Amino acid sequence: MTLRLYNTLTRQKEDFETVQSGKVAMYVCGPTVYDKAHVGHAMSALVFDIIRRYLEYRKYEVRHVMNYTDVDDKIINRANREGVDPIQLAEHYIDEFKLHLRDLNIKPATVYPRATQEITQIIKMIQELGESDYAYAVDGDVYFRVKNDADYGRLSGRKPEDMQAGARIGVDERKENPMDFALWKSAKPGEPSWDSPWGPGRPGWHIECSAMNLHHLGEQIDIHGGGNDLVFPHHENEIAQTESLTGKPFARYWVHNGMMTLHGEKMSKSLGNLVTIEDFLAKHEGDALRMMVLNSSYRNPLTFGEDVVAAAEKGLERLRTALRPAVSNGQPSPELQQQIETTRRGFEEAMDDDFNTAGALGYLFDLARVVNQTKDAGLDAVPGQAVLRELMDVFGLRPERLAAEGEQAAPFVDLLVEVRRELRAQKLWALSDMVRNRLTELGIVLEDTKDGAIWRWK
RNA sequence: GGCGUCGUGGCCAAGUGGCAAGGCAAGGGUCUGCAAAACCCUGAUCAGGGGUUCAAAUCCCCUCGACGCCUCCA
Repeated sequence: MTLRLYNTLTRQKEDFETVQSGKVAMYVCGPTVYDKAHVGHAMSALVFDIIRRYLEYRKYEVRHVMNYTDVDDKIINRANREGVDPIQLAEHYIDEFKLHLRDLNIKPATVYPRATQEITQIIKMIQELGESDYAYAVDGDVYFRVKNDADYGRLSGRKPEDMQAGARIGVDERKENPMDFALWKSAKPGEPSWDSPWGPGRPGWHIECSAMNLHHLGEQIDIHGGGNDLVFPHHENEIAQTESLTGKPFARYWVHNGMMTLHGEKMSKSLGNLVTIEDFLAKHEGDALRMMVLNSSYRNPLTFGEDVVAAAEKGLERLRTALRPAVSNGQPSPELQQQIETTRRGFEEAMDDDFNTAGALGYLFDLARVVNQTKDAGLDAVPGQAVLRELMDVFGLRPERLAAEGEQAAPFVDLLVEVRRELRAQKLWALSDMVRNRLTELGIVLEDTKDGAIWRWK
């Protein structure tokens, strides 16, 4: 079976072939850290975490790079408004984002480069672009000369001629061409800056990603990812810079996730319609958001809403319930064995088709049902539970709710459950129910099964 | 205006030429001391119109509607 994925560059699904056999170099654009991150940012990180996990399931060795843009206009503006140091402001939000990644069960990237830590590489790259006439300096700023890049616009499917008409923002008069974009920006007094051949300044937004790619992954990478709002101009410009310099195709596959929407519109700061990751995680566990992502296709917009979150949580609970209890005292079940094969085949076929997680998830639910049937029949459900657990892990779903504070209460709960078992044996229903009700009030769900009572945190 | 995506049962959402997955919600039933969970049963002809085809949600055209990018943005 061949893995196929949709390439924004060609607008079609293509067979996945890596530069180096068995290895994947993947670069994903991370956030600009000037404010709290919202669930849309989390969605993007989750999408590429799931892709990474599946590639690893398919035995690829993945080198995963995710950057932080830690110096730019927004960061500087915000820092000025709050009267703090821009670098420290960025540092703060990076720390916060890292905690979110952990809570969302996102596997750590191989490297987390930052613009401010790649200044040397960035300057070197701009110099080389200047030497080959792809860049020009004006008053301490350096711009990329778009007209010298013959196939500019390839990724986003637009022609420089078409775009001129649409240019609305006040054009910088010093640019040779309105399409040209900044590689290096001269610093105003008080702004963070680094010395360069063009005077003190800082890198433009696009060049940092080109430089970090070159530095950490090389001239040619396999997957370059990010939100589809980055297709133009960010990724277009990255291609222009990198390919103009190396003369080689930059990324083989450009993969873009759709936007998270709230009330029918893209979640974004400017519209004020956003839910921060912090707020989300205060009310829900990270896996709930992951379920929402899994239940849709990554290239389409994802609807956010409390009803959708609730449905995701219930579905997650269903998968987890099938995992417990694991009782292996029964006879093997041929039906389950068959379902296991169907599940694995279906799961891989779906995922091989441009990471169709929603389709693959359907097979997991099918397996869960057969596992439950097997349990009801008193047969051995463990083989099915093992596969379910394994594939949930490929999705990054935890087999049980993450331990919360106070979970060290477990031995005491066990004790109460044990006492209650005795009460039930003596048919003291009122007392027995009281124990269960009181535990429910404390956030513990207790269920009586054939094999005794099981409990879990709600 | 240019480029692009999308419109499937109450909600979320797969499927993209051959009798419409799955989850959530809802209703009925089984099991259970009760409850919960689980299991069983029940529902859509795929925005609208036209065309191609033996056959279309799936291909082509038109209409309507929603959204994204074209400016910082995951």
